[in-house]
Amino acid sequence: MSAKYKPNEIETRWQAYWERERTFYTDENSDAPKFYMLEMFPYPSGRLHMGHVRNYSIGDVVARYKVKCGYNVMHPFGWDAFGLPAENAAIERGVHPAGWTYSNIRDMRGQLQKLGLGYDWNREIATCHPDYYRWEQLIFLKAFEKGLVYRKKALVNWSEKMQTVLANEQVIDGVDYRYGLPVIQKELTQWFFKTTAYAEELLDGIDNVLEGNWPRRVLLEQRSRIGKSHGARVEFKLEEAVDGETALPVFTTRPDTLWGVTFMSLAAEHPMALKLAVGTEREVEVDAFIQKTLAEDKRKRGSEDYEKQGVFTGRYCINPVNGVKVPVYIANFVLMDYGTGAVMAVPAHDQRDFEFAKKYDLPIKVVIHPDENTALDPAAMTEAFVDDGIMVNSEQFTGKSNRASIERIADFLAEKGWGGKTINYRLRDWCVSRQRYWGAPIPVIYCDKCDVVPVPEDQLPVMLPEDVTFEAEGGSPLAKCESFVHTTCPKCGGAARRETDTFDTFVESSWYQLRYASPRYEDGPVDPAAIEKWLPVDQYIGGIEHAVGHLMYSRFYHRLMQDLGFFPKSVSPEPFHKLLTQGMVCKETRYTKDENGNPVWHTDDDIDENGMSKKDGQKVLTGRVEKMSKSKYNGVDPEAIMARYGVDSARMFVLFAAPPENDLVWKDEGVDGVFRFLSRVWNMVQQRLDALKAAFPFDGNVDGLSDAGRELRKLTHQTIKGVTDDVHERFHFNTAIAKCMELMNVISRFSGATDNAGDASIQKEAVLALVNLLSPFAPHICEEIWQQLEQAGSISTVAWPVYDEDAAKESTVTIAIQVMGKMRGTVEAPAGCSNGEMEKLALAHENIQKHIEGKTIRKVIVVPGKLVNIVAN
RNA sequence: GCCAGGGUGGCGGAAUUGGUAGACGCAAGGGACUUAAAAUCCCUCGAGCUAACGCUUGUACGGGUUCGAUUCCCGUCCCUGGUACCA
Repeated sequence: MSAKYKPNEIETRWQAYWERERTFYTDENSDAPKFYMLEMFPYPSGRLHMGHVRNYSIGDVVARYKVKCGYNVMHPFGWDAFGLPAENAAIERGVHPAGWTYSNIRDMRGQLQKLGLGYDWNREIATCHPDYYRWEQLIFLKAFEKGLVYRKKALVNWSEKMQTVLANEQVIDGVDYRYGLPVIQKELTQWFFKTTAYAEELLDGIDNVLEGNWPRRVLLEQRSRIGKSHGARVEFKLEEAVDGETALPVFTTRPDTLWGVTFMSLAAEHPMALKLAVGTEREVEVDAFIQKTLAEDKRKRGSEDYEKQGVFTGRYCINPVNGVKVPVYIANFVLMDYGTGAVMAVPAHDQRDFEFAKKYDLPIKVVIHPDENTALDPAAMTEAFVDDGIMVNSEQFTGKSNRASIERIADFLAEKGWGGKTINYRLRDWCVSRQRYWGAPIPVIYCDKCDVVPVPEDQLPVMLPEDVTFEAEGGSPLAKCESFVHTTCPKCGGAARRETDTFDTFVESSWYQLRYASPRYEDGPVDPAAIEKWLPVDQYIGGIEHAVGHLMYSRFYHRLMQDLGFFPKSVSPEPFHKLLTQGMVCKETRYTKDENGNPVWHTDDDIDENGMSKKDGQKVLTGRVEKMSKSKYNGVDPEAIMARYGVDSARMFVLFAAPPENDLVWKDEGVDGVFRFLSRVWNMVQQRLDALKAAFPFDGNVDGLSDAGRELRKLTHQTIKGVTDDVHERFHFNTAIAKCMELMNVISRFSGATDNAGDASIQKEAVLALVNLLSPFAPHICEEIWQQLEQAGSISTVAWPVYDEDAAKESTVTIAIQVMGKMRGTVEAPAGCSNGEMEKLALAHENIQKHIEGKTIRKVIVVPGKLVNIVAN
């Protein structure tokens, strides 16, 4: 008996072969159409996990398929190498972040190469390298020149534990994403990118480019984050000017309720909030209320049961449409960062205003009735009427539909000079300052004389200093690094200080896809010619968790760089034309309970063969299926799986167990299954090796074939067609693999090849097709078999098989026969037989006759080649 | 609350345009080979009824459209995400 399937031996050999032959290195001189395949690059934590295996296996299948289809494929890889874990390692273990990061990169690169992934390693980048971040500094300075970057004092999410500012995405329910510890609001001067300047363009991109090519969910989330809403701006004049301000502008989507305004609400953060009360007898009370509101954390302010509270400022403003004087309140539910931070309150038609008015006994004035016959009584209302209806008490608009009047009222405001139509966005500018060491330094110098001075371009990069000290809770190591902080002002030459904040790491990941096109370019962040050639990314793959963070920032940054002239406008405004978001890798959790009833999580190794815990001797229970994580002890180490079953089985399993966008439930038995399948393919080839090698290519003459031979030929071509359909664009790798398994099942039962030359040729054709189709999923075993069968070249570069339309055709079809829509039998009919013949065959069927006996046939429905339904009663 | 996506055997999942529900795999059961086990190979496998041909029922639940519905429409329940005082 021939050699057993030993994956580890063949895998290392073929990985070396691909690297030696540069199989997956991009050929810049190729004339073939380009295909840019990209998966989201990882943070180099040092350990590969199953999520990586899944993400990169999916991408590798697509890349390999495109190579085989003749595309000039660019499939690069790199590292999102700045970030907090490196600093934590420095604090906890005394290793320098740079050393730690580069050694992690080395380890992970080794692990990835063991997965047999086809990357162009010549293009590898690490964002922590000065050759990368120097360009980021340049982009920042150019944006600063153009006014697309600015500095402002802002309330930011501050983590006491990490001593840094966090992005909104990094704060979940008031606690940080990493430690789950409280995040407070703190006022700091921060650098911002003007993302809001691109709100409309970001929406256009969704409509014109991404719609239909990105998952609907992601686009929906992006649209709602941008939060475009049409409305009106209305100027409410203050009764008397305060501190030079004469009016309070508001944003409203309901100008139709203007005549129902009975008071005004300002956010506690509103610049006029305290000023209105200064010098009046209400000052103390207002100040106390503002202090109290600001001190409360965001989570509490956002929670459902947060009580609506407010305080009267003592001032009034004038409703422009009717001259009515209304009191100005500070209210804790008004948000400063939406609209103007001031709200015209219409208690009759807004639920929040209604509750507030009830609490503080403010008037409620109805200006919309549900219809002509129904009038609302303010005193009897228990909640605001927020639906559409007929306007009342609204002067010239009385009696009109409120919905239809919204636009006309906005125009009316504009005519009178009281405001007008406006569009408001929820999107905020992007705060990129981080009080952290392991990031790209923000290239700015502060001089007492010259204020904010950008670092001159010829002095870039501003290098991260190496000689810094790390302490657990000591704040930014950069700020304490004297040699870094002290510098001279580029303008006046006097003593000056450097900015000690570094960029949010989302800045690096916003343009890495552009850098890959010319990774060693030295005259700018990107070579414009390379961008024109390679962008956009044709297929991007990554986790759904980046739906609004990374994917929004990159879309913004791409446009920013384009506007700054780094590459031409002829390039698509969107960096990623197609997006696939893959699901998480999950596994059952196993646990026992401690004395307090809290779960004690177990790994598989903590459980003995009787299902008892080795930790505490209790019976181990099975918990929910959850995302693999360190804390739940339900992770599976890819290295262990690769050592036990081989890379091909590990890859095949993650592709076969679920479609890519679904969550995947890890099952060791499932890996057994695909390993068994690959072994069967291997053993079949070994057993029939001589016959397969000796067989001639099929000459197209079907006359000499056995029936089984004909069937096998047909199935081979049907399989090529089916697998191609599944892999091409649809990414249904699970069904593609299932079809390969079906073909294999038929091949293994096929026995006619020994005494029939035609059958032998057909068998060879089937096996070669099977190996070719499987090669993107399980490349190593397929290379090995391809070579054993003495086929020319590497299967990785052999053209994807093409099916023969005629060969795939069925000669007979199975007709389903129904009576009154119920299945009553099937009949074999020649392919292409007429509706009349089908009907005849159906009526002749024994079981059908039984069912229509004594009944009148009313109608016969025939679906050609498929089904006959007899309507009889 | 609002928005989106789901709900199919013991399990993961198929069914691409309204046309044979459950492909493929896992688990389970039976058998062959073996002194035995493992491995391998073969068979069975939604539920109920039947000796069997078959019949009934079944894609969360209740209705509807249709010759025919996992697929389309209306209503209900449940799950999973996203979002939450957005004026």
